[in-house]
Amino acid sequence: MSTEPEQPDFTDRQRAVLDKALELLVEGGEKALTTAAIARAAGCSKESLYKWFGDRDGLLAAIVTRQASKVIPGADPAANMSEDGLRAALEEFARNLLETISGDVSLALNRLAIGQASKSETGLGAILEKSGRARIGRQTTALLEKGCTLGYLHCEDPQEAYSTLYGLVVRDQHIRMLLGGTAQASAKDLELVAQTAVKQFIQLYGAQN
Amino acid sequence: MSTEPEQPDFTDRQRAVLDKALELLVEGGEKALTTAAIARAAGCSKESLYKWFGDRDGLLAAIVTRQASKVIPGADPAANMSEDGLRAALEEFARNLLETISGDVSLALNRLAIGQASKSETGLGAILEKSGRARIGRQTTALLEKGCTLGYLHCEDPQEAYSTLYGLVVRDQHIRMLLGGTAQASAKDLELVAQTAVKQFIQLYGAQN
DNA sequence: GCATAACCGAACCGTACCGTACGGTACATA
DNA sequence: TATGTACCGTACGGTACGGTTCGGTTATGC
Repeated sequence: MSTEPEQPDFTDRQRAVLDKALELLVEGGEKALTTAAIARAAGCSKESLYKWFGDRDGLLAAIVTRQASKVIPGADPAANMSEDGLRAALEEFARNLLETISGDVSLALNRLAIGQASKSETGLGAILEKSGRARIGRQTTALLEKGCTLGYLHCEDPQEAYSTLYGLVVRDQHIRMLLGGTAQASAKDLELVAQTAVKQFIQLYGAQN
Repeated sequence: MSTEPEQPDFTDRQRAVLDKALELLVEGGEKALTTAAIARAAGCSKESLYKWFGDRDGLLAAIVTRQASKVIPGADPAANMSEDGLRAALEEFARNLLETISGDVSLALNRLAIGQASKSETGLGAILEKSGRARIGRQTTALLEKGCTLGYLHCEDPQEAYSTLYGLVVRDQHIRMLLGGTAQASAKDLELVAQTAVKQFIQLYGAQN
C-alpha cells in the first residue's frame, strides 16, 4: 500500500446513498438490500447506482468500505502513564470493543461479510477485518507495548497479548450475537465484564509475574 | 419442551439426502443450496423434498438439526482425577473446540445460521448454539465444577469460568475464519494454542490463588 | 392380476431480482 | 436559444429459484 492506492473518495451524494443503504441493511438484513429498494430509499435511480458502483457487489463493497472509513484514530497513549492509567485505558478499550461488536451496524456488516465469505470472496471480510484491526487492534497493541516498556506488563509478543485480551473481553458473546441470540445485557453488565476481563488480563501479563 | 416434543426422527433415505445437502452447503455456501441442486445431487425429486421437509426453511432446519444430533456424548469426567488429569482434560477440550470450529462443516453451518439470523429468525442459530453447548459447554462446565470440588480450581461461578476458558482458547480465531480469513494454522500450532490457553486458565483459576 | 402407495423426472407457474434502456427534467455552458 | 451533462422514474428483458403438478415407474399387499 505505497500511497493508499485507491481512496474511492465518493461524492457527498454517493455517501448519502451508501448511508441510506446501510440503514436498509441494518434493519432488514441482506435480503432487504435490493438495488430497487436502495434506489427507492435513497431517492436515486438504479441507473445511477450502477454508474457509480458498477455492480451490486461493488455497491456492497462500497457500503463496507465507507463504514470502515469512519473509524476515528483516537488518542495516542500518553508518553508517561501511570499503572492505573494503563488499566483505565485497557478498560476503555474493552468497553469500546464490547459496544462496537454489539452494535446493530457492526452486527449487520459482519453478517453481510460472513454471508459473502462462502466462496472465497474474501473481499468484504478482509475489508471489515482490516478496519476492525485498524480501529482497535493496532492501537491497543501499541498500548500494550508501551505498558511493557514502562514495566507494567510482561509479555514477549504484544500481538499474542492483544489476542488474549480480545478473548478475555469478547469470550463467546460475538458469535452468539451474530447467531441472533441474546442481545448483550445492560450497560452495567458491560462495565462489569470489561473490568473483569482487564483484571484477568493484568493477572496474566502483570509485571509481578 | 416438556418431553423433547418432536424428535424429527428421519428415515435412512432422508438422512442420506440431508447429508448430501450438507455436502453441497459446505462446498458451495448457501447460494449453492437450491432445492433443484439438492434433488439432483441426492437423486431424489423435488416433490419428495417438499413432502418430507415441507419447506426450504424446513429443509435447512433439518440439515442443522441432523448435524446437531450427531454430537457424541463423550466420557464423563473421572470421579477421582489428578490435577494433571484435569489439565489434560482441559487441553483435550481446547483441542476439540479449536478443531470443531475450524472445520468446514462447522463453518458452513455457522455461516448459514448467521445469514438467516437477520430478521429475528433465531431458529437455526438457536439450534446450533444449543447443540454446540451440548457438545462441549455443559460437559466442560461439569468438568470445571468437578475441578472445584476436588480443590484444583477456585471459582464461584463455573459458567463464568467456562466462558473465560472459551475466550482464552478461541480468541478472535472464530470470527476471522467465518469472515474467510486465515485457515487456522497447522495442527502443531493448534496444540500449542490449546496448551497456552489452558496454562493461562489455570493461572487464573488455579487453587493456589 | 390389481389396487394402492411411494417416488422419480420433467415440465410448469409465479415471483423476485439484477442489470439495462428509454423518455423526461433540471441545470450549466457556449 | 441550442447543446451537453447528470440525473430521476419507470419499464423491460433475462434469469434464477421456490413451489406445484403430472405422467410414468417400481414395489408392496390383497
